[in-house]
Amino acid sequence: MADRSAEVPGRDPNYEAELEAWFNFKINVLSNRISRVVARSYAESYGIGVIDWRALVAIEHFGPTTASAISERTQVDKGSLSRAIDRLSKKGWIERSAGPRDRRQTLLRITEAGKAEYRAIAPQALDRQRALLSALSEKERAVLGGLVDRLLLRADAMLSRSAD
Amino acid sequence: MADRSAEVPGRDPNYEAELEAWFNFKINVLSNRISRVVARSYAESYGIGVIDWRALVAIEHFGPTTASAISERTQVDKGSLSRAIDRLSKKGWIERSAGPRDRRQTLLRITEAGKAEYRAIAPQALDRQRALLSALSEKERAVLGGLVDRLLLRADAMLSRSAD
DNA sequence: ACGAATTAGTTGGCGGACCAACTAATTCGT
DNA sequence: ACGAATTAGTTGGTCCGCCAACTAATTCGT
Repeated sequence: MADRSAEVPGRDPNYEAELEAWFNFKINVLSNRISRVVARSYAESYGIGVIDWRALVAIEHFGPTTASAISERTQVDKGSLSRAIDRLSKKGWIERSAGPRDRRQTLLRITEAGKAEYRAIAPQALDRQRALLSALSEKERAVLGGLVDRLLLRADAMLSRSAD
Repeated sequence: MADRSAEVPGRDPNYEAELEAWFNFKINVLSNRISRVVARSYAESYGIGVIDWRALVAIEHFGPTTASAISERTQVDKGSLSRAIDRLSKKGWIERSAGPRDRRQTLLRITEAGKAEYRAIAPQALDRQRALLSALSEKERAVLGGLVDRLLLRADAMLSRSAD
C-alpha cells in the first residue's frame, strides 16, 4: 500500500494504512465538510437543519407523500425523519393528514408558506452545491461517482454479512 | 426498490441537483458505511469507539505525543479527542504526564496494557480495511484519493470563507 | 375470522462531528 | 517586565446517523 495520501511522505507505511485508514479517513472528513458547506446556506440563514431541508425538498418535489417514501428515497433514518417532519409541521411549512386508505400512513404536503421558504432557500443551496462540485470536471464527477458506488456496494455487502 | 441512485436518468434535473445533492449524498452514505464497517472490528469486540481507536493508534505510532498533535494529524476534534484520551487513560491503555518544558501540554504514551490491546485489535481493523478497499484497484484508489482531496480543498475553502 | 407477522410512524439512547466558551500556561509587543 | 494575545486542553451544547423498542393499523396464514 504505497499510499502517501497527498502528503506526509517518508512515513511508516503501517501508519498510513492504519491510522489514516487510507482515504477512508479522508472520505469521512470530506463527507462532513460537504454537509456543512451545503448546510450553511440554510442552516445559518433559516434555522433549518440538513434533514429538515431534505425532507422539505422531497415533499415539495413528490407532492403529497409519506414519511416512509421519503426515508427510502433520501436514505434518511426513519426516526430522524419523523422528528424533522414534526419540526416542519410546527413551522407550518408542511401539513399532515391521515392516509386515505391506510390509516397507518400520514400524508405530507407542502403548504404555501413552505413553498415560499423553499423558493427562498433553494437557490442558495444550489449555488453552494455548484460551487463545491465545480472543483471537478463533469468527467471526474462521473468517475468519482462510479468509484464511490463500488465502495458502497462492498461496504453494504460487508455490513450485511453482519460483521464477524 | 428501483432506486439505483447512481443515475436516475429521466428525472427532473432540479431534483437531482437538490435532493440527491449529487454524490454529496452518496459520499455521505459511503462515509457512514465505511465507519461502520471498520468500526465493527473493534467497537463490537472491544467496546472501544472510533475516536478512541484512532487516538490509540496515533499514540502507539508516534510515541509520546500531545493531544494537539494527534488532533491535527487525524483531524479529530480537540474536544472529542480530549474525552477519548480520558477514556483510554481510565482504561490504563495510555499514560498522561505533564509536558517537560511546556506545562500546558500533556504528553501521552501508550502503556504495556495498551500495546497488548493494540496488537489484539489492529489485525482485524486492517483486515476489514483491506476487504473494503479491495473493491478498487490500486490505480482506482489513487484516483479516488486525488478527487476526494480536491473536493476537500474546495470544501475547506468554502468553509473558511465563513459562509456566503 | 382470528391470531401472527408486517408495516407506518414515534420515541429514546448512544456515539460522533462541530462549535463556542472557558482555564491555565506561555509567548509576544512594546 | 508586564499586559495582551496565543496555545493546550477541558467542558458543554447542538445536530445528525444509527439502532432498538414500542404503539397502532393492516395484511397474511390457516
